[in-house]
Amino acid sequence: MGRTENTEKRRREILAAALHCFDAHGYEKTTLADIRDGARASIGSIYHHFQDKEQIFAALYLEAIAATQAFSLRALRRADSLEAGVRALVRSYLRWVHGHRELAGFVLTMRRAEFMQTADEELERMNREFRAELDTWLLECNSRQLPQIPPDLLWAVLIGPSEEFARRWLRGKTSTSLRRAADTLAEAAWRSLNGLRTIER
Amino acid sequence: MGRTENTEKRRREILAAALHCFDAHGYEKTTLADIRDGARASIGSIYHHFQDKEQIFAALYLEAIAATQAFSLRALRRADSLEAGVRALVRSYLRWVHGHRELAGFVLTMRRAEFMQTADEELERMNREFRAELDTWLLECNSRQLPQIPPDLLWAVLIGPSEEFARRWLRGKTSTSLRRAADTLAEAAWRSLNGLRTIER
DNA sequence: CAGTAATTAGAATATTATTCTGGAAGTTAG
DNA sequence: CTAACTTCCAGAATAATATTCTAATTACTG
Repeated sequence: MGRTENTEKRRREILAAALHCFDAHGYEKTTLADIRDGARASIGSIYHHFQDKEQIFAALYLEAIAATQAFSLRALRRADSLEAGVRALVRSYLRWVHGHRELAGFVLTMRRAEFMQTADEELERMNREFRAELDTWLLECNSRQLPQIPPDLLWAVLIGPSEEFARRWLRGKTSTSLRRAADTLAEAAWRSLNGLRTIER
Repeated sequence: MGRTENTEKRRREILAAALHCFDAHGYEKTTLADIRDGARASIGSIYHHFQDKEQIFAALYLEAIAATQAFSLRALRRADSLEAGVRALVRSYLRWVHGHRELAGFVLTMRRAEFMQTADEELERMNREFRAELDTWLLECNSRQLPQIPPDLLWAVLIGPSEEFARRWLRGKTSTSLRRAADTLAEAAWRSLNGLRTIER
């Protein structure tokens, strides 16, 4: 095994251990010793791969955001109408949450990345790009009625409820199953959009 | 001035200083020295009033949640129909965010309270109570068509988009003003609810 | 006023993140 | 193959910061 694969492997081990700890006890309460033990690494090794504890966090956070965005865009692109896209978006988001609980819980409860200079810039870039893609899709999807709504509001309306619900679901604090919730949330998302003022084209 | 007022005053000073620091730099980066300086207190004094740094956080968090919930319920009770209630809820939430940016930003970005045993129990109690009130209101409001939706989903659908938008707005990352957003968000909330299956009564 | 409990201050301690130093392991040039 | 070199790893030393402790001060109580 070459060096690059090995180093990447070690990096992943550290990230995985960190994610697990963060998810279980939160950022504050996980010590570097915890991460070291979880990854069977050493302090030196951790600091060789990451600048500091915060950078470990940032790496995970950005990775999680990238994953949801990629997932979302894929769902949209497969759809062939505005309505199908909206419904697919909500469903695929919830499916992602279901399949990646730790990462999802992590990104939903720990918004601290916003306080990190470096991560924030990268995050902003990713968001900008994502919103642009979202906009492009909207324009290209074969709907004659486009909702008259800026992208940031659009995103909030479409995904906000699912995020809020997922946050509670992940902590086992909901009575409704994710699957049943998906029906309602997809329907609600479509309705809320559908009701808004539109532009003919 | 009696002792009780004084002690309460000092407690508030510490909380205010902590809130300010947390909001500006996040929980991690604010040191107790920062809080001490901001509150013109001493370490000893802080530890006399609060068990530890986390309890300061918890106190603020619970306070913020209580405030939004009280605010929301007041808005609902003033309304005389389902539609009016839903719209008032969204608007009053955004008004609260507008008027209490630090507290709102704090509670929206720092969900770490979920990792704190003590706060979590209290939080759960508050949420349960709040959802019950929400349910009561729904039943009592003079609408013949009740949406068929469990309370946790209902809440997510109604307020999720506003929270998501507010998070970005508070960081100055939105192009839309809060005021204009309120129109759209209120409309969207109502539409999404309105579209769902209902129960006659 | 004497006595008591609450409050404050800041030094001492403990915990944990980060840095540093030395060496092992892999890589490349000759 | 080996010397020079670079990356990677380990754990001790250090630094930053939360927490505890001790003593002093302040407000109340009888």
